[in-house]
Amino acid sequence: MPKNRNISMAVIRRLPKYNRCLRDLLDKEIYRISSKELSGILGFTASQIRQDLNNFGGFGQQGYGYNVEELHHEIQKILGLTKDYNAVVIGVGNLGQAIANHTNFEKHGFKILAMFDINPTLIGLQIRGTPVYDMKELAEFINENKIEIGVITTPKEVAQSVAEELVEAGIKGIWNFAPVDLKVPEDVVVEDVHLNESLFIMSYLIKEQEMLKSLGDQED
Amino acid sequence: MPKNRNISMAVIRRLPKYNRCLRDLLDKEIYRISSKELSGILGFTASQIRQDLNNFGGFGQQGYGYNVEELHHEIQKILGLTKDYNAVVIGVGNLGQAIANHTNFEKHGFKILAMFDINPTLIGLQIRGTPVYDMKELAEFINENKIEIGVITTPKEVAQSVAEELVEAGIKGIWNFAPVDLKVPEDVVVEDVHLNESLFIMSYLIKEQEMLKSLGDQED
DNA sequence: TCAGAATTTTAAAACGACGTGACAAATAAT
DNA sequence: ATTATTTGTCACGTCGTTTTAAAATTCTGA
Repeated sequence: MPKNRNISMAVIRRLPKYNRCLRDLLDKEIYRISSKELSGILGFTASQIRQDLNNFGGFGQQGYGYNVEELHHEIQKILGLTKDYNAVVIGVGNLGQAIANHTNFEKHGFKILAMFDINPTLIGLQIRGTPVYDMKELAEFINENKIEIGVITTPKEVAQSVAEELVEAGIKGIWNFAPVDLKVPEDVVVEDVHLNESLFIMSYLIKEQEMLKSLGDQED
Repeated sequence: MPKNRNISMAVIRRLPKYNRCLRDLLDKEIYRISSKELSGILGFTASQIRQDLNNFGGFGQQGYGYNVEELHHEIQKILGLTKDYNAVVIGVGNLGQAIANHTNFEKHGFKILAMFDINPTLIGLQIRGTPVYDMKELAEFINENKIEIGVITTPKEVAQSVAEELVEAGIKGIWNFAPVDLKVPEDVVVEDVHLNESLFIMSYLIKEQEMLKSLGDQED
């Protein structure tokens, strides 16, 4: 029975980690686990794990721990992974194609039904089974095929206007790979994958590590 | 003059946003900005922006604000973007190819010199200018070409062993796209891009949004 | 089978990190 | 010279994590 009293984003961002960890455990045919053992695997404190899980209900049992199968199922439910999602990709560049062809997403219930672009040489093609349509057909396709998720892999210059088209067509979530902060109504979910930012942060951390190292050398 | 007293990760993750924002301002030929104006653009509070920037030095001037050009340059320095990085991609799948071909990274000083795989049909090919070599040559290539960054786009099963090879060869940072938590020595930087997790979080948020909406309908 | 010890979760309290608000000091504008 | 603007900084409040104490269950050995 979910308690569901305003879960913080910090907790939500850990849920997929729990999910993956539990699936790995099932693969290894481990059917019972304590927060302490999970802590060893995940690197979070046992206490945090217990508190995280307790946000959604008392899935554990004192003196026993957690039933892996049950907990995995619960987290799948919490994450909304027990249903399928239909998606489209906007922008048939390298990244767009890679995502459309990435079979892994389909395994988890995310089906990419079509790609859209404005480039006439691409429109009409099938890229490994996924058709490429004209942007003009986007709204109609979304409505007719119950598309819930739009993936934006366009150049940054057009990302906002694409987002607006998607919103207009009634999309529920936008998976945004363009390096811009999209402005959408608050009932539309945006999840950003900012590769540049990720790379820059790595750059910072490498630089910092170098500094630490050269400092250590001096002090020896 | 950087103060650099243990900057928190929360601050670091905002730095690329400042960087992008400032570049956009320069494009618009805006050379002066206050924290209040930045706040309007970025959505952070003016107070947070001032405090963030102050971690690294007093870049602003009272009564005036910040010089966009200077601030941009400072943040580039902080992020370590004033130098170039050599990188290799391990795993010539859809994603690996997309990243190797993504010209955007090169613009920011990240040069992908080669890709590596174990698939004999790929080895020896050039994929849009980037050569594909045998994994056996990885360590040698890293040493000879001063490679600092390794990008892992392999299947998850081999990601850890690839990481170990990279570490052994003296890599400084790993940009990891495989859905595993890599174990590396603490002087090696790992920056994860977990696409599955990002997608699952979106799934959660969509589900939650739907719940909110149906709740709202009832209460009307 | 039963009692006691060990394990482990739950819940609450303490602690710490982070973000916000307020104010003094400095500069710019008039 | 005076007023308006704006940063730098510190104090406070909020949010997130860790510690602690209590309760429930399992495990052990006779």
